[in-house]
Amino acid sequence: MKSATTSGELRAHNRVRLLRAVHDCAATRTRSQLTRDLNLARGTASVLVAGLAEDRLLHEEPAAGHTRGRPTQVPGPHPLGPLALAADVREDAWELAACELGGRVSVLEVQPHDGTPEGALASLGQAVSDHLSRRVVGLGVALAGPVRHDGLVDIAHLGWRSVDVPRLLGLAWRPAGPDPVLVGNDTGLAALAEARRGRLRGVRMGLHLHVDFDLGGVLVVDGRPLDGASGPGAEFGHMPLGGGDRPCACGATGCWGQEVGANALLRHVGLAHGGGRGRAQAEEVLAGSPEAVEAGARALGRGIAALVNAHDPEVVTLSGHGVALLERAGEALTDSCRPALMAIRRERPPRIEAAALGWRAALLGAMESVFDAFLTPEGLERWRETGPDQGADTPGSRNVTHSTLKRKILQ
Amino acid sequence: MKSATTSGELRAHNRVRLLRAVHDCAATRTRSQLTRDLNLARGTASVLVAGLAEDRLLHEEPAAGHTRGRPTQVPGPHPLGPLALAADVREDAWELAACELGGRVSVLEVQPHDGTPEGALASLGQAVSDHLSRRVVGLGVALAGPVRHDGLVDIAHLGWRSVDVPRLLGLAWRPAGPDPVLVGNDTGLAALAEARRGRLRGVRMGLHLHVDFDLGGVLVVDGRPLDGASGPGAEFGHMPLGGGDRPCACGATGCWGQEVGANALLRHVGLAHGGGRGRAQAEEVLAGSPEAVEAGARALGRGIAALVNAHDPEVVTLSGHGVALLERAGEALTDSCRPALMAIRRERPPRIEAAALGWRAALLGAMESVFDAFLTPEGLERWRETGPDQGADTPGSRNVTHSTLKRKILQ
DNA sequence: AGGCTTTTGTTCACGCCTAGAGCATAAGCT
DNA sequence: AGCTTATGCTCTAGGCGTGAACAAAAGCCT
Repeated sequence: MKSATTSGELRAHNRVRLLRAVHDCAATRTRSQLTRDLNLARGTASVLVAGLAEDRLLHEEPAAGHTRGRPTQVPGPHPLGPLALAADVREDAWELAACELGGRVSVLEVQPHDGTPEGALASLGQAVSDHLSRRVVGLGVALAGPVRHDGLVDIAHLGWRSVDVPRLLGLAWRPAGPDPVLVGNDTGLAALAEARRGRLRGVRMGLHLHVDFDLGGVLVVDGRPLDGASGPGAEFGHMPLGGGDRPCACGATGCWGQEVGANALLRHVGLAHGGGRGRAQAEEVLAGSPEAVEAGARALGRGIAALVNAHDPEVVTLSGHGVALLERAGEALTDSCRPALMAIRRERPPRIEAAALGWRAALLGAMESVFDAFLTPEGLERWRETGPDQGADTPGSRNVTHSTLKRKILQ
Repeated sequence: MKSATTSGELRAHNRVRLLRAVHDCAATRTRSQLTRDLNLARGTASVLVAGLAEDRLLHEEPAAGHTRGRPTQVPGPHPLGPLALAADVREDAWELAACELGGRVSVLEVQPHDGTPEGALASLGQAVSDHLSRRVVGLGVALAGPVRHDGLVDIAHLGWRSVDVPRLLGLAWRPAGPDPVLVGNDTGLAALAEARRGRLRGVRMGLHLHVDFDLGGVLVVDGRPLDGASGPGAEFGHMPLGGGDRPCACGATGCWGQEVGANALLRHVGLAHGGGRGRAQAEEVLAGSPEAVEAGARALGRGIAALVNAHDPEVVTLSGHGVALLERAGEALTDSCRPALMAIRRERPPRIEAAALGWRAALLGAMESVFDAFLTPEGLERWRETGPDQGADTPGSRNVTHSTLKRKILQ
């Protein structure tokens, strides 16, 4: 979080803090609790809440079940407040949802697609257009592949090469400010959601592993998944930690993900694998082939040990098929993990747990990424300018900040 | 950096920003440049500098070589300003230095030791005591092993087990505030120094690898080496990335560091290794045995590829013997690195470079860690209280903040 | 039912902070 | 010597959070 240096930025900063607190607690805390949480004076909180309510960002409702004293209110999302659109594009279908401040999600549409970039993204783009309104402050898209900062995506096992996601979505949507379409890797976004509303909440250093066809993994540091230089990381699956030496579609050999995901399960029982097909069969293997499951769990454990040695996380969370591996072969997992740990890590090894949010995590993470961009002094300022009323859409008035406005008037 | 939320904290915050800027530029920038860098009004800068000068934190000297206009001054360390002590404890000797704001280092003492915790730390503690004064705001100690947050250190190959460094130093030094003795891993501290004054300056995601007897490695994110949950990380050397399967003193097997450091070089030519002995011989091997060097470089390259796949750093910096490996077998290094990269990483692979600060980096990092703790609102407030004058050492007056003082007066 | 207690919201005077304008200063340049 | 340029200093204006006093709205007690 960037910090204020002038008294003017102070106010903006505290507006963000308050809104962030409301969002992070899912609009469950009362105004007086928030005032204490943020170490504000009651008067300051009054002014802040009033201002945010006037800007259609917050709306207070009476709090239920108080015991004594003057009743307090619970600030929550404004009925005309900002909305984040979030999409999860999986190998065979996509899902689109709208989320308000506080994180309440309403699913808008779910549609299967043919696995091609055009097939998947054109229909999604259309659905997004249908739901655009002045209230929408951004779109977050979760994808099962590495995403570069410029929005280009590669999904090796689907044959996506340098796919320009924002372009293929074909949105004619140009609000003020930076690009409102945020594309992210599903594992990284799932980790973000876990960090905000799941098992990694409050964890300073965590490791999140998502097992699907492939294996994705990422460090979560201070509540944020670690990005690489050119884009979100989440590529632990492509380190040689599984003990194998198979060539991987990524171009390297011996990738950990080759030994752990659904593709590995299918391969282990001699079924066809790759290309994002076979989800149902993979689940049969999970349920019916203990050997394949154990092999996957052991490879998972070995790799976890290596990552724990290097990064010393407090918690390791598993999502996707990782949950099943942990439940059905947890002992094999820990048995292969332990001996590969450094002695000093063995004394207090990290907990290995199922993630809290399940398969919905990537979608929630996409939502969080939109609000992360919005809940900043700049984001709130844009919101203020964009819609003082329903119809004040004077072109050219958008990129004018309050201070420039004042300067103009004074001249 | 924590951010201000009240107008009072604003001033403290800006004092820190200004001091930090002076420190980070090594006291080379003029006041007017700093004013622009930090986006301050000239008047604000005036007040800040005057205040800091009065608190014996800054001292202005005329700037050399200006062209036109009123001459400006260069704020630098105050002659009676804070000092950071920094020590680098290596396998066979330690070095103690004093550093002023801006980073100027003067070496105070260098002494060989016998490699035992007591032998190394008692003599160092004595030397530190000899140089303590009211100006000293902290001691940073760099050590060649994993350090837990509680100060306990293990150095497997020297036989150090849960060594309580602060206790063995035996300092009777209790200034106000949190523990003034900061113990850190040498690789992590070297990475910190590179991030502040070396090749990792301004890099958002970097990877620093330090090759000594063992191999240490750590990610540098936004100018800070990544810590683990229980202490500084820097343990990439204990991931199974080198391709071997030897048992390691750490308790695991196949550790990367087994294939890369001085110990690996010695082993490769059939010499005794381990225990922190054989530095001279290792350098002979480096100079005279291209085969051993190439083997080390190849193992280094393989591991770098795995880490680049996972973390996508902008730069990889090498220090210690890593520099020699790069210079003498750079081709072997990159040849073994490239094929192990994911295809998408091959397009724009990170630069692999020698670190800028050489063997001095750990000591500089220890210094930076002390100033990181000092250059905070709390650190500066303590400094203000500790020495309004040379002799105002009233016991009990230490933990009284200005606001409590004021409150007391008003009652 | 009426008064008391408890907790919270509101208002306002106050102190602190930075911005910015105007003026003073100290050089280089013509 | 006078002009230009860049910087430092001083002072006023405006914004912000604090904290105390007061008002409000409930539950609790007699």
